[in-house]
Amino acid sequence: MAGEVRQLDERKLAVLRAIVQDYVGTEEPVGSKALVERHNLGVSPATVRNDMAALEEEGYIHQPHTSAGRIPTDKGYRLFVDRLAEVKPMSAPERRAIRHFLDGAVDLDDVVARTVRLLAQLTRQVAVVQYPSLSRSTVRHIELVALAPAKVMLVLITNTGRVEQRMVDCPGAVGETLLADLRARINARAAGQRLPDVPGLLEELPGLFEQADRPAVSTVLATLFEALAEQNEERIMLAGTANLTRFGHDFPLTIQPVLEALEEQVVLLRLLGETADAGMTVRIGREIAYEGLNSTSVVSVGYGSGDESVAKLGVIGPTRMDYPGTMGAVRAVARYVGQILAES
Amino acid sequence: MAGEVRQLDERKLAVLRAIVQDYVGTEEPVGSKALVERHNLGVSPATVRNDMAALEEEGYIHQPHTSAGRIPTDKGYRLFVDRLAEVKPMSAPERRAIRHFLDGAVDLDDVVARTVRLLAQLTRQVAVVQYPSLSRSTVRHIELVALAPAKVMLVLITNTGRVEQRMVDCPGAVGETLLADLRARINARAAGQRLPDVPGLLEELPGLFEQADRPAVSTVLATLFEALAEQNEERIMLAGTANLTRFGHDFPLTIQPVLEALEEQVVLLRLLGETADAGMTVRIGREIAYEGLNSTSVVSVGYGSGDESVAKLGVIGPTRMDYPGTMGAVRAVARYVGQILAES
DNA sequence: TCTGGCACTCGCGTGTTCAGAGTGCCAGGA
DNA sequence: TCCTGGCACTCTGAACACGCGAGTGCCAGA
Repeated sequence: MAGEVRQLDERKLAVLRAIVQDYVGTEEPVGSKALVERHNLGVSPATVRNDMAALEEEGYIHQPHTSAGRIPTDKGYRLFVDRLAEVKPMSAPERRAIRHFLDGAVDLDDVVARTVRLLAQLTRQVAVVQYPSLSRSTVRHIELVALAPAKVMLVLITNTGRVEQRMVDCPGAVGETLLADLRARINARAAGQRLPDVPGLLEELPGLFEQADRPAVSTVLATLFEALAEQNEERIMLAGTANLTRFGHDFPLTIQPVLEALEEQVVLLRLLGETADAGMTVRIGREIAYEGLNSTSVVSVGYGSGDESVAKLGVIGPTRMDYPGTMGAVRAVARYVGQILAES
Repeated sequence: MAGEVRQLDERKLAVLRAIVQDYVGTEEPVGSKALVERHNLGVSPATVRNDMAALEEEGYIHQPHTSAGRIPTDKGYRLFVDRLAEVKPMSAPERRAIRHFLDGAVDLDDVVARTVRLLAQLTRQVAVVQYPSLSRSTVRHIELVALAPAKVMLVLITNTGRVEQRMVDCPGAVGETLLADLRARINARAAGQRLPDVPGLLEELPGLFEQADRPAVSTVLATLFEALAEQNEERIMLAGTANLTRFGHDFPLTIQPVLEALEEQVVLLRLLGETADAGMTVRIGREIAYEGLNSTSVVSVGYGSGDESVAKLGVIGPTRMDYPGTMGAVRAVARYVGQILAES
């Protein structure tokens, strides 16, 4: 890879950068003449043409038809993102607006809802936010409520503010004192622990109860473990689908598979799941495993309350997107959501 | 209105019905010749042409340009829905499939999620389902959990399976016994009652506690009332936006305002809110108050566990939709969701 | 009141032309 | 060795003309 890049001198890279910038702005293939006019490259169109030919040779750009301008390829965008672009930081007023908008949230649902709308609005693209995942959070409290003699409701509250509830049908009636005892013992052991660790800590619990109560205790615990383990319950929230209409001119063809992908929570979860744990991840065009999104790019990043990321968020847009700006918005929003979560 | 209709004899109505049916099928303006070929109207094209001229005069159909076929107007669809079409019942296998698909749901979220996807798939349009509203439900149980000395979590469980939780910051510490007492008293009065009635029933409660405890009790109750009253918290779920791509050929223009409308929960809630309490509601084109949806039709109906409707669901599609089929699907799904909710 | 016939209109698809943008290549100059 | 201006070539897209076919409205006759 270094070898390939070495073949491109500074000016060729500048030309590529200029092509990406112009194309992102105009949505039209960019020619050599227009390039030297808009950017002061200090050379003539003919020279630029030679550079373009080299860039095309290497697969960084390509022309739709002979005698049309050039368009960056996925590989070209990749080089641009990796070596030619810098994340564009948000301006102070923008940061203030983000902060202010997110501060108004009243609960976790609201935080996520506001975040996703904000991100969609800032980037003018489709935004995706994953709810803080259960597996990374810790138990704040576990509550048991008797709804009927043999029916117990289990409520699991995490440090991220997430609440899960489950109905438990017990084999036989469960007394109020037993329930209180069980509740106390569970919380004593589980509170503050990470969710995946909890089952291990509660293993010996049934043995501490009287023989007659053990089936009920086991049933409750089984349901709790199920709730703890349920990775599938991962939820995400979407916003900005209307921005898809700005995608391109060849409409239905491009937009339909994208809309379909967006409806598949599984696809989106996997997409976000592939985000690197640290730092921002940018996937471009065919780098994305899911076929329906092959003409899009995804910018995603983890966010969390504190150091550790508990979930991911990101933006989906056309490969021809403003990468520096989008990355700046994604990073800023992720940071502020993290702060909000840490505070609450 | 009866006067207008009287001017149209049986055959003209049959022609209108045929036009609607053909246009819905082909998406192309339908001419007199094609009409007599596909439907055995028993008359010649020339006669049909005269009828069409009359129908156009009355505003039920219209031609995009001279020498093109006719297209139904909103008024034409209205007449079709009101007097010419019958709800097409689902077939037995379809009903079985609906039943089976919905039966797999594990909690309320899942019921709603499955319902909305099912509806989108059946109608191949955009489906909207409102969560069972708080205002029509009754209290199943109210739970209070001490998370910290002065921090209480309030959990409200309704008969529709919906769970709302709120954090309460009390002025001063709240003892476990006080909490248990309060919990018992609240539930004794509120359980089984309709949500809007609950505040009235709990009004005198603070007076029953000792002077020192009253601030805490009042704070908890205030939060509870807030949760009960929170109509804004009405949630809805969407599916099938990808089906919008089948809307028409004049793409971005049509689809963008619709996508925008679909992102506005407020708009959708108002849309569903306007559904009549009993029976199905069909709104066509410009009959819809919201401008962005003026080129769509909405078929909606209430559903509920038992006799009373607790929420609404519906389908949004092009005015050129298969009304009988859509209405059949909407009705069937609403019925089965109601059954599922009643069972759980 | 319905029908067949006829002249008319108009949109759409096809074919052609033309201008403009952009390229590749080459020879000359720093 | 690298850059530059010039030139011939290619190709797209817009504009225009044209003919076909679908569909209409109207009228006279059954």
